[in-house]
Amino acid sequence: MASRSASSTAATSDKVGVICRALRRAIIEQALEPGVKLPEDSLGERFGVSRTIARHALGQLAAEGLVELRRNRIAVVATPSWQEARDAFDIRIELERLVVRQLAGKLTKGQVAELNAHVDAEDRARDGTDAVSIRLATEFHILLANMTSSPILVRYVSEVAYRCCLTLSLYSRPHSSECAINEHRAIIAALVKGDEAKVMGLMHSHLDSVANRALVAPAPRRGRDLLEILAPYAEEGERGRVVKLPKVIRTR
Amino acid sequence: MASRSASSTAATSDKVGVICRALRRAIIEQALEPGVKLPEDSLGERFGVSRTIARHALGQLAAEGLVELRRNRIAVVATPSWQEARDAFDIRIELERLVVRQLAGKLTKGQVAELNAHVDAEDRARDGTDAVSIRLATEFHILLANMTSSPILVRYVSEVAYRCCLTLSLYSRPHSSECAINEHRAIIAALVKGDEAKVMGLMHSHLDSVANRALVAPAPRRGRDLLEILAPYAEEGERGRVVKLPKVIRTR
DNA sequence: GCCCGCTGAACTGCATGCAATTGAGGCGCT
DNA sequence: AGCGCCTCAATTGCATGCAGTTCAGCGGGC
Repeated sequence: MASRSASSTAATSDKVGVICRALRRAIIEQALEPGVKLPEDSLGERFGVSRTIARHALGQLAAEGLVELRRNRIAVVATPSWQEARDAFDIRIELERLVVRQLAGKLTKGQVAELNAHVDAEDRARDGTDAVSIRLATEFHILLANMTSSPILVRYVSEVAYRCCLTLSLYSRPHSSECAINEHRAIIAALVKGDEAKVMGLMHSHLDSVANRALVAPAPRRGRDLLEILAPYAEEGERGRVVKLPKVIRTR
Repeated sequence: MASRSASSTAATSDKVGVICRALRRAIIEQALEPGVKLPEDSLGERFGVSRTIARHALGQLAAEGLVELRRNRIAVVATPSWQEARDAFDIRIELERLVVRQLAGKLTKGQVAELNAHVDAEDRARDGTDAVSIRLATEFHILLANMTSSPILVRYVSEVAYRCCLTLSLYSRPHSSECAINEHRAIIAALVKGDEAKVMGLMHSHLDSVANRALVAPAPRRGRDLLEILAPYAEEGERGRVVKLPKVIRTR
């Protein structure tokens, strides 16, 4: 797999990265729900690349825990167990405490503005779908991690945050994540003030309450058509020839 | 990349996993030093597989941060910067505190025996090469992580520990890691006693001192022949046909 | 003698082809 | 009708081939 530079799947114009990002986003927005099948050729066709590339992308996502790969079987969107979800949140708490510890009192004006703008966007998205709210909330944390400019930390926080996000789509009841916005604002304020202990505590309880609100009970899911689902995710750089979508495959 | 089940590169008999494990071990034992080139075909030939598979393995290792992949360029063993090394240790400290917190007072007799046996092995390896000592020390921490039976935690701890290990080969002076053995024993003792706070503190200072002992100054490295270096790492399951080693390629 | 541009071998990026595996539907048996 | 076997289409595992990129080494100009 391949060809994303060391840290996250970043370098534009490598096709593996494009597919990874598209699928990642589709997964965390719950367009692709846990258990949905991801056949290599359908993916390849959808993105206008060969199976080889689709395969690389799936491998990458499997390494991140978003996709499950079993030998000789069709890849599926991962279905983390309740325990794994809990573990992921525990790890996330520690990592994000590290993030805010490094950031406390060190944010530039521009960074603060960026964070505020993001939270404003979260606010505006309240009217929209649940999935978008969840994605934005997750991205707030990733934005924060990015400001540490520690590539390793960024990668781990992103990964575990995406995993948690996936989890939410499995176990949380609808509309349970809205109140988090105020907590985000409080974290920004504490970061600006520079009180390390305070902000670490805030982050800890924020994530803890998200986890507790979320991890309640599983719910069954309906199947949908893969190619159709992916439609809004295929652009990303406008590679022009995102080809036909030929046969329609009922997945799952 | 592919075909290792969700967590670490595990399932035996998938060729990608075999290569990953071999390279990982070669890297952390410093047989493959940072900067050494890893051409896909040489790897493939060495392990008796096609470039495709070698490529998958490299991708996997790149995702773990052990290998650097630049588009259209030969992959090389990663050369983490001093700052990245420091970051990796910071993350590692938090993660391993989580490990011992979960483990304190919960180890079975069998697990304690296993840990003691491992430390004994570390002791015996004192006479051997530096590289083996470092590998064993790293594996102690991974062994510990495994006992949490949290796949996610295991994966992250392993990854970051390997990274730190790689770092040591770049920045540490020789024979700086020996005294860690006693600290390992102390950690086991505290885990058995079940004092969470104590063992978290021990682990913290242990890793902190390893980091501080280690991160001193870079040193230049000599080049060696890739195929020759890999010889001792090629077995792993005895796939019989690990083929010829035809042309000899000076790497680096 | 030194620097720069050129050329070809080495290598990667990607697609495709073939063999092996899987599992879903159909058929017969009870 | 219900149950199990068998067959075949769908799909993965892997190797190989071709095109494009990189780089090392060489030759010419200054």
